[in-house]
Amino acid sequence: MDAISIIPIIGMPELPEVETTLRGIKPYLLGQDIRELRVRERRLRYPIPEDTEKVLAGQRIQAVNRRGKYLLVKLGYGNLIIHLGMSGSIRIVPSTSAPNRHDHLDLVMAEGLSLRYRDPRRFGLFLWTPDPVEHHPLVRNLGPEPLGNGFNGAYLHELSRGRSTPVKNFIMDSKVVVGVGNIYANEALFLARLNPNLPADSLSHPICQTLAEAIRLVLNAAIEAGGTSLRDFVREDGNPGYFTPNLKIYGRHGKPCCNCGTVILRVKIGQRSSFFCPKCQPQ
DNA sequence: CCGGACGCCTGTCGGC
DNA sequence: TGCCGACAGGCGTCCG
Repeated sequence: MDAISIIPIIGMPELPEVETTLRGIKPYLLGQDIRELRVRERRLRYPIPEDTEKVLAGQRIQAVNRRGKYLLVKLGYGNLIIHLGMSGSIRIVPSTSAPNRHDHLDLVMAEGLSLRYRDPRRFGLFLWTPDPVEHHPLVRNLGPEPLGNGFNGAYLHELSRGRSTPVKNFIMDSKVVVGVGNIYANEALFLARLNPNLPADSLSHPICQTLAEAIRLVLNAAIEAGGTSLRDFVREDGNPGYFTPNLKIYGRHGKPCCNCGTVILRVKIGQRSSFFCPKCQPQ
């Protein structure tokens, strides 16, 4: 593996960004032996336990996967659970490169590259567990993958019966479906032409089908955009670049709707900024 | 069980 | 220029 192949991975972590990160780091991790874990800041969402270094040293990485917004690294003994929180990012860097202020840990591999974890706000997590990862409380109760088989209109319709919560909160609930954060919730609802405040149980079966399809479409488009831009972010300085996904509604309050020209509104729903076109997404 | 509020952190931006 | 509040893409936890 040559030193040029440093890939700064972007970290605007909703599902597409985590998926992009996964695809970027996987080739560099699979089959690698961990030389050591260097922790500079233990205080993430949960403090990194003191014995983590000892447990990880000498282990071989057997698989790297994603579940919702969690990255799961399967080791010879146990698993690593990694979450990027609000501001986390992961890059593969030469083990000799100097960390920046918020680069909280390096997973140093035997062949000269390290996985470097950065997270200014420290809402993310990096935890080792001896158990099968699907047993871990953080992962155990997660809803289906939006891009997998268990997620469709019938599922959304059935689960939403008796739920008065706004549909936007509903689709951002990780017990309902994983990976839909604030940006893509807004985008999917715009695409489905649904007002974010509609009670979840007011949606008919066909509307739920439209919504499920919109969620899949928006996430797939973002993954493709991330995959494309990944090439553009190959740089040697290691600064994580940021690409802007094509957003039609998120952050566009005060601007004209791209469908009809009506001014886009912003409201708070569940303490999160929500954007919608009052004409395309009527109450 | 459900829905809503809160807090964990640092960084940035707009207004005065 | 500096200060101050608002806000930021997540999510576990607590309370009614």
